[in-house]
Amino acid sequence: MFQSYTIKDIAKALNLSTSTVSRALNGSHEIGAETKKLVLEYAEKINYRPNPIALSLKEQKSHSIGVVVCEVANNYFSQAINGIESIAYNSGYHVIITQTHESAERELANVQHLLSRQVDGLLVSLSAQTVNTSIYEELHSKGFPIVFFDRIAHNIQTHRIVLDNFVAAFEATESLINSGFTRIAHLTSTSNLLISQERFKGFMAALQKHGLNFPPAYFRQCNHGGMLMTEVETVVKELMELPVPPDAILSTNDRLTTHCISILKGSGYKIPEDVALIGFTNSDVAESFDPPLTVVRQPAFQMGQMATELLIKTIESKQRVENYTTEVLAAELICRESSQCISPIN
Amino acid sequence: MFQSYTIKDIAKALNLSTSTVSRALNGSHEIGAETKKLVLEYAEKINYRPNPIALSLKEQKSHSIGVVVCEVANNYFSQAINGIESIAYNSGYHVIITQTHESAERELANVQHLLSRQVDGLLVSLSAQTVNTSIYEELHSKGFPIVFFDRIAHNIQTHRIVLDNFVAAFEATESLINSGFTRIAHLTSTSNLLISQERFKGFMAALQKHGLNFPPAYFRQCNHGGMLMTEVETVVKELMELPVPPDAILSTNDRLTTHCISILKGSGYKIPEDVALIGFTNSDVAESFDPPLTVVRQPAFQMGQMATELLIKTIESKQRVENYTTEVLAAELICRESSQCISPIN
DNA sequence: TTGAAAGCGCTAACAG
DNA sequence: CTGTTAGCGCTTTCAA
Repeated sequence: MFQSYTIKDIAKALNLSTSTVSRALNGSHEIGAETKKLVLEYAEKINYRPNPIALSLKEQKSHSIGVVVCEVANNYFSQAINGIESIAYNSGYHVIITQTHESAERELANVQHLLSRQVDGLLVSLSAQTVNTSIYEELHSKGFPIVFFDRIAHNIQTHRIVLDNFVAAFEATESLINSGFTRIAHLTSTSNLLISQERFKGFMAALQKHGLNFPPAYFRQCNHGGMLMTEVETVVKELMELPVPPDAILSTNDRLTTHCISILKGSGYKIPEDVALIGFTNSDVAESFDPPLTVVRQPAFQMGQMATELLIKTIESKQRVENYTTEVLAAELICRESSQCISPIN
Repeated sequence: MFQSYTIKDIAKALNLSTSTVSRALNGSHEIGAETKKLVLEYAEKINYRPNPIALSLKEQKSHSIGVVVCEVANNYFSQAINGIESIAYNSGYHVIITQTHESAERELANVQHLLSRQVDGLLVSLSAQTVNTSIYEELHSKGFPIVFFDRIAHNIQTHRIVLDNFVAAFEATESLINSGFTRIAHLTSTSNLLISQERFKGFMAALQKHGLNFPPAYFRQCNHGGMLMTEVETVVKELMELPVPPDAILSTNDRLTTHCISILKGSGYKIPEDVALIGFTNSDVAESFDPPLTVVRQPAFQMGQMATELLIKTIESKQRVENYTTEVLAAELICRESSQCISPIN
């Protein structure tokens, strides 16, 4: 089925040995200029393409990298994948994407699948339900290249690309405070995720700086990271039906944010009059929302690119990489009406 | 790096030949029950996994399928990819995704890349700029498995999964007409795409049925399929500055739709008072838009699944497939305020 | 029922 | 500078 030429075909046609052809093709120096030219021209003529599978078998590497994310259909991740691919393809790697759907179980299955596919490295963003990261620890300790991005494992010392979650949440919260909101609720995913913890810390720091009170009831988690609409609905409604409901909400992930606005409106709350909203999301259409949504936007594309660059560098480094970097990127706070921003950046 | 066991290890440990082990593992009949059990148990114990690369080399197939779409960060495609993966993984294939960014050139490069990666088949949705489909013709004529979905090549007889674009556009248009709109503009991508042509036909049929006039100036194309915000902006503004501007717009793809609403609002037009809008889009948040957007939504996930099922069936069929099917799926019209729907389905 | 050996496409050590 | 050969992990004749 759709056969292509092999090195053997060239050898036969040119009356050479396969090794000579191989050398010519690989620009070896121990080869006659004549022969080399001959081979190269012929290869060009028949449009020879080396068989990557044979190469993989030989080199013991697949030239592919595995990606573990919760969902492709998530603005942040689809943009990140865009960045991942842009680098990977230029470096001759291909990308195998797997989705956890926020399940730890599926995450493990995906990693195992990717390993059995002999990926040369892993780009991972943990699922919201993942608590046990021993598979990564084990792999990492064996020297297998892994780069975490966004949702990193705090206990594994490898390359990481993260948002400055603390500052992002701090600034978003402070912007709410500056707009006059004082009863700010915090809507988040599971606290398994380090990003959730950091965002919460940044949030609290802003409240503290401004001497604001934070009733425990204003802290609400969705264990499915927003994948379950009903879960978000319960949480948001309970929040708004509190004796003293919040006058603003900071929502810390994509799904949560989009569900939150839809639920609030569906329940008849006016935004920002009844309750203001700032959300972490990479949606391209937040501007078209009713009201236009103030968002914390991550440099997803760039994060994907950086993660991939680091991963490929690790894969290709001859000696084992020992000094790992943690790149911290800044989020962008885009002020719009949903939070009555004082000084609209955008 | 991260070595796993091979058949040879098992053979050595059990004092058997590799071929015996191979047979045991593959449940061959020409093998002693004792030996078989021994091998199986040992393989289980050491958690043996066959090397898929070696298998690929042997079988001359990679167990991977190539996907060609314009963008991952597009609601329709990210949902379709979701469907693709769900089937592919269950069938032991992995998925390599490539993006054309609506460029014919990149599309060709991607296809070639995928072929050099020895994918066993291709799942493709043409780029908006693709006119020359000879690469697919050639592959198809050689018996290489290809399934088109959504944006199909009209001249290539293979499996296809498409929306009933005519009916979808017809119904959307008729819904506008029923709401009292009479000057309806048609905003579309390049006419290279068959889906664009079909959608336009459906649109025209509805106008005709109701005896409405269609001035040529109401037909506007964006050659970059909505990838260029500026292009959409020019087009939309020109449309609205016509001596007799349209009172409604039907937008026929995802990007176009989301840009359109943002541009209209940015230019101060009220929707639907100044101009109504119905758009093809698979956005999950159309409901949260201002105003809530009436959309034509495609069964993206399902289309991805069906396409993948057909592709895998084609790949695995012993004899060459000759009778190709074209599956036609219905879109869902979700009525909301942007078009003042008479009978809201949703 | 089992083993030996060839071969998938390619590279690389070793000879010459 | 070029050819021979072995080997990557696995399947599959062919012999035994």
